[in-house]
Amino acid sequence: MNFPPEKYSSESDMNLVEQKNNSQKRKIIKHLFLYGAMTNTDLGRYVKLSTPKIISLLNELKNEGMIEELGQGNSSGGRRPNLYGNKEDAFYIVGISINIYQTSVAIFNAKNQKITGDHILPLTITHGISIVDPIVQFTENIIQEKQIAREKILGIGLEMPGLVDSETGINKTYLVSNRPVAEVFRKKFGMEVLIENDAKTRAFAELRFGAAQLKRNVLTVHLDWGIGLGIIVNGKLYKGRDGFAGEFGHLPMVDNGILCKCGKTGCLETIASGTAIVRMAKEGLKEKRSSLLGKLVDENPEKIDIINVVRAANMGDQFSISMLANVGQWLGKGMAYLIQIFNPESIILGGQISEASQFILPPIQQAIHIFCNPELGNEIEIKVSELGSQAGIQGVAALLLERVLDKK
Amino acid sequence: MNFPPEKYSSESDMNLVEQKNNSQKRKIIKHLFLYGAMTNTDLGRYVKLSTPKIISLLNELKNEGMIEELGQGNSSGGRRPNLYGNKEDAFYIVGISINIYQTSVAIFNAKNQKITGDHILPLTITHGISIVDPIVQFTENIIQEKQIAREKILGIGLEMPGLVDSETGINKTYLVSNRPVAEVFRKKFGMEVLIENDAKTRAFAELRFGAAQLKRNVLTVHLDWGIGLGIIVNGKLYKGRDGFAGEFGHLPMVDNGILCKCGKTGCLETIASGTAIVRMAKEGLKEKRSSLLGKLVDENPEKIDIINVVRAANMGDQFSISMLANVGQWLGKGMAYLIQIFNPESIILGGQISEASQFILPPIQQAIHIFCNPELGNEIEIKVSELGSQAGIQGVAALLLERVLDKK
DNA sequence: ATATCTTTTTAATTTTTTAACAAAAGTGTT
DNA sequence: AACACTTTTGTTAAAAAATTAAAAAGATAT
Repeated sequence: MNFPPEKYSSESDMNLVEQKNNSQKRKIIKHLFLYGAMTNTDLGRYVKLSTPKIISLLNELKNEGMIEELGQGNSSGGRRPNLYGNKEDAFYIVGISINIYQTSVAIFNAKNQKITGDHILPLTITHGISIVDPIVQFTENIIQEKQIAREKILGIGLEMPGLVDSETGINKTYLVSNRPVAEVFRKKFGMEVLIENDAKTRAFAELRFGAAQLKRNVLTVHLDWGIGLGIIVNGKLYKGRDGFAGEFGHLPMVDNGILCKCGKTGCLETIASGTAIVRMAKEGLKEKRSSLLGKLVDENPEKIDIINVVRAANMGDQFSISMLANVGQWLGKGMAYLIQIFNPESIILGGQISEASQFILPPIQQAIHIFCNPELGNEIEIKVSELGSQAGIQGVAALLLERVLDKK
Repeated sequence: MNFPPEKYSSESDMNLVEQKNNSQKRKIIKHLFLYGAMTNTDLGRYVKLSTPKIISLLNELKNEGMIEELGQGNSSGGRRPNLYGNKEDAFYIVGISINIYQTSVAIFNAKNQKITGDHILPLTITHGISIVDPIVQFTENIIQEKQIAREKILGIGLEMPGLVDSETGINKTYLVSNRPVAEVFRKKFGMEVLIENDAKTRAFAELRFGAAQLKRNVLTVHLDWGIGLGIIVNGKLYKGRDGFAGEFGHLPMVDNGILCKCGKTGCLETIASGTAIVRMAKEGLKEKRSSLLGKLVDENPEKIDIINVVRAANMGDQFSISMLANVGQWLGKGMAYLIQIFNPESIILGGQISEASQFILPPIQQAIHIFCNPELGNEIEIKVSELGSQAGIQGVAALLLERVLDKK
């Protein structure tokens, strides 16, 4: 049990110096996790300490089995520096992604390498708190299979849709019960559990590993069944008072619009989300407005999902393309709001729909030009995410790491 | 010239210890400026140093003439602590507020006390760069009158409306010239000049001296001729990539709406700002829809301004009250957008129109209930600013102080 | 092979903290 | 009201820690 998270956790009976040392060690481990092997000098730039001090910390960490020397780096004409990196088995993090219709689990080692294959459990989130036990069982099996010592697991990061307050561990939308869902998981797993909203974990993944890496003010829009907004301001993930910031999909966009699942009418989500596309596609199919899309789903409207529409569009289906263009226009108008409010460096578009970026980006750009002040709208960079479907799970794992390691 | 800003400025030929010392001294001065007299222990909590070290820094600052002992504070049963505070004449900051129709100047001492009366110069900002010389002259006269040594002036903070980039010192909307307007002022004054957008300086004033003091996520809405939004996230003022964040007044709210001065149509500002109120009031006056408002302006529509309308409303004028209610509804819808995006702790309403808060707050609340997710909208606190008209000038002065003192 | 450039190591110096003690002021008991 | 007790602050000296500076070691270029 005398493992880093415990050992380096802030204890009140520590003196100032010990606290500082441990905080610096945690910083080093975090840095090596996120950015890989580094030299003493690189780390010095980051933790602002003199060479002798860093070397002494690195030696302590080496003796504790946390890090190892990894040969020598390059020099531009001088002695070659030693490289230090986390030891693969120094610790592990478990990432769990609960989506509407399935749950994925992955385990990462101390080098931020995913050491598991694809583990997917089909489960419907609307079934509520009853899906907790299967998820725990599924995860425990993977941990056992990989023969990872429990005390080497830093904790479990869990991303899910809905109004998630990571401080209290409550999800107000899904998996609602009389106790905070994070606590339910914590009890069952017997270890640290962090829950976070999926749009935010993906934004965090972009910030640490993706297109937002060197930027300070970036928005990420995740398009799947709903519309998720991730906000990065001043180089940090923004969550708001309760963690509910980013309810972009429920901005009222249309007067007397369609009823949204949130109870209001005319939300952006009713006209520019995966749900909206499927609704429009079903209507179109009934009216026989597309033969290609119909074929893809065997003429069964219930089989329509975002991927079918994206595929049909990519195959040249006019009806699907026009639906995507329509979604793009509305989304672009919404983005114009965001750009004027945030003046971000870029907006990163993610989710299944982004595979149709050729159809959706032009109308977005057009709407931005129409609705945005040119000083703000002309310079904005709209990109498609390069992180794959694992972004969320990677993000929530990193988020957990930072939460554990940033304590105090 | 060996005055604090110079003396404590980060010089590359300083060693680490000296740099750290100076940075800590700057922190102390900043803290004493913002929060007044403090004890050694209070400061220790803030700069995280041991008592002997802080005492030694305080003694150095005392010898340098920056701070002084101010007798003793209270104790809950023990030796009474020494109080330390900035010396009034340690340094001065000049604050200038350029509004649409007038410019105000004030000087603050090192205790953040305003040492000048009300100095107001009627000047129209749309006259462009030609107003710079009169402003400089006006300010220099006040400095001379107060007999303040130039080298004791930390710098000049300048707030103004428009798209202001405080990094480059450029205002894209007003006072446009071939050189950054901040540089023009800097040259003429021969000292540090910071320019910032007025909505942001007011938000900063709320953060440091007003209702946002102990909060982390707050929005401020300033209502005068336009609508200004100030954004405080994670306890910091947010500015966006170019400093243009917060263009709330130009969100497109109405399809086929009135032409806005920004070139687009249907902006929030066309229906919910001082400009909009005056336009509506003029139309109403022509149609003889209000006798009270007419009397207040001697039946001359050109004399209508926000204050007249607010006064008429407070005197019971139905027409003025209904205009304010209308503005409140639109503003409330706009705020619903902001609340869903930011999930803030509170929204602080400022500007002349807030004197009519009894007429404008209820429709705002109503609109929030209609357009906002109840989880976000029900708990939001909408307050009227308690800082007076000097908030902006105080804010920009504090902003300049922090910019100078936070360097490195 | 020599000069140059970098990183690492070592030792000396400086800085900061810890901890013990002294001083000052309030609290409570007799 | 005098006295001891407690609490908090301030001072000092010893101990610990971190930095600086100098030297050594390792690598590259001329």
